[in-house]
Amino acid sequence: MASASPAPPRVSRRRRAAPPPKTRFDRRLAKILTHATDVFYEKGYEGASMRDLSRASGMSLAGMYYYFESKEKLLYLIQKHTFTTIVERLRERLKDVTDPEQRIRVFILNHLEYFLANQKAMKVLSHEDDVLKNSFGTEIAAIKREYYRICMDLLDNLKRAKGLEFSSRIAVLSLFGMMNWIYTWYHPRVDADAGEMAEQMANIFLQGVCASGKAPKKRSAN
Amino acid sequence: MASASPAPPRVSRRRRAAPPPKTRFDRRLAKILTHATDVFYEKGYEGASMRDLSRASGMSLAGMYYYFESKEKLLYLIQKHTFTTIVERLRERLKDVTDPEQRIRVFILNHLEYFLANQKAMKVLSHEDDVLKNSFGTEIAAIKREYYRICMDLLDNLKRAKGLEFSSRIAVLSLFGMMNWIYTWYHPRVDADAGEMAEQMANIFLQGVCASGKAPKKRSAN
DNA sequence: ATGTTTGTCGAACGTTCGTTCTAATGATAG
DNA sequence: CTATCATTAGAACGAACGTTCGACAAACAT
Repeated sequence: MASASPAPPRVSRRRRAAPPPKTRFDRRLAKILTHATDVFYEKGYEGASMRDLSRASGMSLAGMYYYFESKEKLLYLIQKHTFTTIVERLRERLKDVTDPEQRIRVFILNHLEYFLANQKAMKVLSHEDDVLKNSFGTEIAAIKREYYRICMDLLDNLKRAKGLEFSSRIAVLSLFGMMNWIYTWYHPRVDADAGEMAEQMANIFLQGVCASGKAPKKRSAN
Repeated sequence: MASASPAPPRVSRRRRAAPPPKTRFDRRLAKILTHATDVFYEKGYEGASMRDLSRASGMSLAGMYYYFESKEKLLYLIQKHTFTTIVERLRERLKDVTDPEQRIRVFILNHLEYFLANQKAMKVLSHEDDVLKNSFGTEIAAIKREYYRICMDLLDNLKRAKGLEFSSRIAVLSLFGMMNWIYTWYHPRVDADAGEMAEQMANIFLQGVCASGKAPKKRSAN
């Protein structure tokens, strides 16, 4: 039974502001997170031992616990940082675009660019989706829901603009499937870069939903 | 270094024919496989202990080893049976259909029907994709490649029939992504049944690839 | 110098892991 | 009734697990 709050007098993190102030502590922690991501990527969360992780960081097993309090928290930090970053960048990019179709293309491009540039972290985020429980799990789930919501709104805008009608839920989740499945097959030597990949997937998806959901005229299934 | 063949004098399986002859041994093993699938589904392969698995089967820990020689073999048996069955059923269904587009629809329907009817087994197959090593791993990988090949051929036929041009690799893997991602979000209470799901995904995918890959000549399709 | 904080480590904690040994059951056949 | 063999379980194996402890060096302020 791990206690949630009663007795953590050991570690004193002197910085808790939102923007990371680049202290020595933070820099070292970031290094550990990077190396841990590599190990989780290759062996999975359950399959990776704390000894594996410490070896990858060039630090002693006990030394790791100065930077975080449990293996679970380590996974949480990786997932939170990865997910937060991709949402941030998306918001930034969406500012410049107003056309509904283009906004979806921006969404796909942003997702795939980040996915392929940070393939290991994104696999850890996608593959170890439901291992975090309690507060850690709910926090990651909240970011996920937010990200999902953004995509859903983008798609609803397209539907309104073009007068289409189809299930947004299935469309969005199909799109996520297309994009996230990439971690199981993408090889940089064989496959095109993120830009081209995004265009091809966007073409399939956009033409797909546009053609399959013609609303007011004619009698077609929906 | 697990020995592949030298010294297994302990277990004597008196039946080794391809069609399962329903001996008591086979029936009991099948039960164990079913229960093990449930546990793997919920805790993952690494996260599930042999003690969890034995508890789920209502059998003692040691008793399990009478039916299979290792935890790895257990996962192998589950994956092999699941994958073999879905390929079998697909081959059966494809016999009746000749139209290239309809054949792809059959592929999607078969995949989703089996996926949703055997959601747990299919998650274990999809999620624990790269945990099996050595001969077990290569054998499962071979079935996977065969399945992939079938879909690829189906798509190439469509391309030839309709004079389309696009990357079959990306299209096929996008389709697999769409379909396999289902295990992360599908809820029978909320979402439609396999038939409707297959139709919607097939619409998106087929309209997508048909519209996005217009051949050298022609301007106005449909 | 001195004392405090910050960072690191070897060694060990108790627990659980996958697997095996051994012996005892239950059933079946001579 | 007894010999045989499939089937089960109790107890234990050594190894690995996540985590903690106490000691100890740098780093830094006073």
